[in-house]
Amino acid sequence: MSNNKLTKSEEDYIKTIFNLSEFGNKQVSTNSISKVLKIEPASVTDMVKKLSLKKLIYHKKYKGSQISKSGIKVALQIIRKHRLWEVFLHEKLNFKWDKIHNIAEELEHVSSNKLIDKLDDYLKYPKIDPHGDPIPNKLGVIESTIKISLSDLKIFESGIVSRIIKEDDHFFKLLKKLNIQIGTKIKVIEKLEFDNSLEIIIDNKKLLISKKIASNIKITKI
Amino acid sequence: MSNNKLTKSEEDYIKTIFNLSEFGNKQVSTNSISKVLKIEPASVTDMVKKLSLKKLIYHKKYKGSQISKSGIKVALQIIRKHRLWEVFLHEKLNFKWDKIHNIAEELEHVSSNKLIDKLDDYLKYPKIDPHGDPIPNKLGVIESTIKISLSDLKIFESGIVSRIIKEDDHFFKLLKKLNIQIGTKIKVIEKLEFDNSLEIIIDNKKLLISKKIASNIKITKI
DNA sequence: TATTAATTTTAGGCAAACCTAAAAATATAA
DNA sequence: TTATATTTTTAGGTTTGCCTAAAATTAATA
Ligand SMILES: [Mn+2]
Ligand SMILES: [Mn+2]
Ligand SMILES: [Mn+2]
Ligand SMILES: [Mn+2]
Repeated sequence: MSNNKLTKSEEDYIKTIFNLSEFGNKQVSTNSISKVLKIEPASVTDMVKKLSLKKLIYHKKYKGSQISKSGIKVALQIIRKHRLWEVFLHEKLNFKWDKIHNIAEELEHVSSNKLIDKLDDYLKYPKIDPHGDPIPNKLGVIESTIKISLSDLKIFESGIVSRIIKEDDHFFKLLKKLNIQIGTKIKVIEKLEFDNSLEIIIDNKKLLISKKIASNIKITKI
Repeated sequence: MSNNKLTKSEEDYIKTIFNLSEFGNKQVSTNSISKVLKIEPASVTDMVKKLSLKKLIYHKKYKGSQISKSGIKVALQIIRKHRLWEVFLHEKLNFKWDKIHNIAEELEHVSSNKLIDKLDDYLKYPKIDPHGDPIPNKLGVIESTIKISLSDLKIFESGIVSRIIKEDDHFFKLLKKLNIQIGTKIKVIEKLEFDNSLEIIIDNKKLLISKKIASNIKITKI
């Protein structure tokens, strides 16, 4: 369809619109894009018109933007690049979890497709990035797994930690102390009525975590 | 000195001016920059003025541009990034020799210094890139080795191949057939008067190469 | 429902990085 | 040394991606 290479800005917009749209289903407001990208609404309107001309989104005045089929395709490729670079930064260069996003935000715009395929190969085709987010394959296909909040897990159910919501140093340190990280297996054995704290098991050890902590951890049921 | 981050364009200009200046000594003409970057001379004049305001070069109207101390500093860091990425592309991702330059041309502009230092560490502090060009260290210091053309080597002198001048597929294939690549040790045993062909030894095997071939190979004397 | 508030768009502008055409300066050749 | 050619700069213009201020539209509230 669209043959012209996109600019860094256009790519960031498309990625943002895709992320806000919940897999292309929802209309995305000008204001919400503005907030994520920290660009004034008036400028967002400009860009949204341009992307609309390129058929990457549909935009109805005053009504919002909806990402198109080809827009989704583009977005998934950028997300693929972003997450593969994150894996590289984390696993090969030993960057900490919370330092990789901004660098990947730049690397994702390096244009060579050959590069990203070779990187994928080099990293042995990882399925998730260091934050637990799934990595689309070359064709843009995401192996879908349903994630729910740890706090929504029922008694005696188990899951694998796959996403940390709150990205902040204090919280990361707390999780480290509790031995919780992406990939950790957790089983819920009790929910306290008193304050909704959860009693869980990690590595055969019982521990108690507050509802607030639990609600900031997403898991994949097993 | 200058604290503002440079744009991709500014970085490419600085790098080009440095490369054309023979380590900062020569004045660089507007036209020569124009030719390397494939940007019209009028545009080069614009940029040269801007870089001059930022004290990265000195520019005298109609006389040419000379890179400044701080300009050299900047240039060496970009070159460091470029060459380290080339090593990564070649050694880790198995890109062929002649495919890495254009990709590195983009990667060199990713801004994180932490990233490049970690990459350097990951690659075990390489001293030369896949083309045989030296890689400046974190401080911008280049370990200098004198390179001469293979055709200038005298009889019974030896050297290590450290640079291929002509970058073209035919020539690369020819070199491969001759078992010549960066790092190959070569000894000259005869220079034919007839056409200046060289008789050389590689891996204890004698072979004959034309002057034209020899003059496209740079070596470090040993 | 009428006002007020919030959202979105239009209008006009600006900086970066390029362009073409023409003028000015310098270099080369007759 | 004058005429011609080459190089470089100036002048004016375009596109991209942003901005502010004000107008238009839609949503919320009294
Ligand atoms: Mn980005
Ligand atoms: Mn991520
Ligand atoms: Mn470059
Ligand atoms: Mn190189």
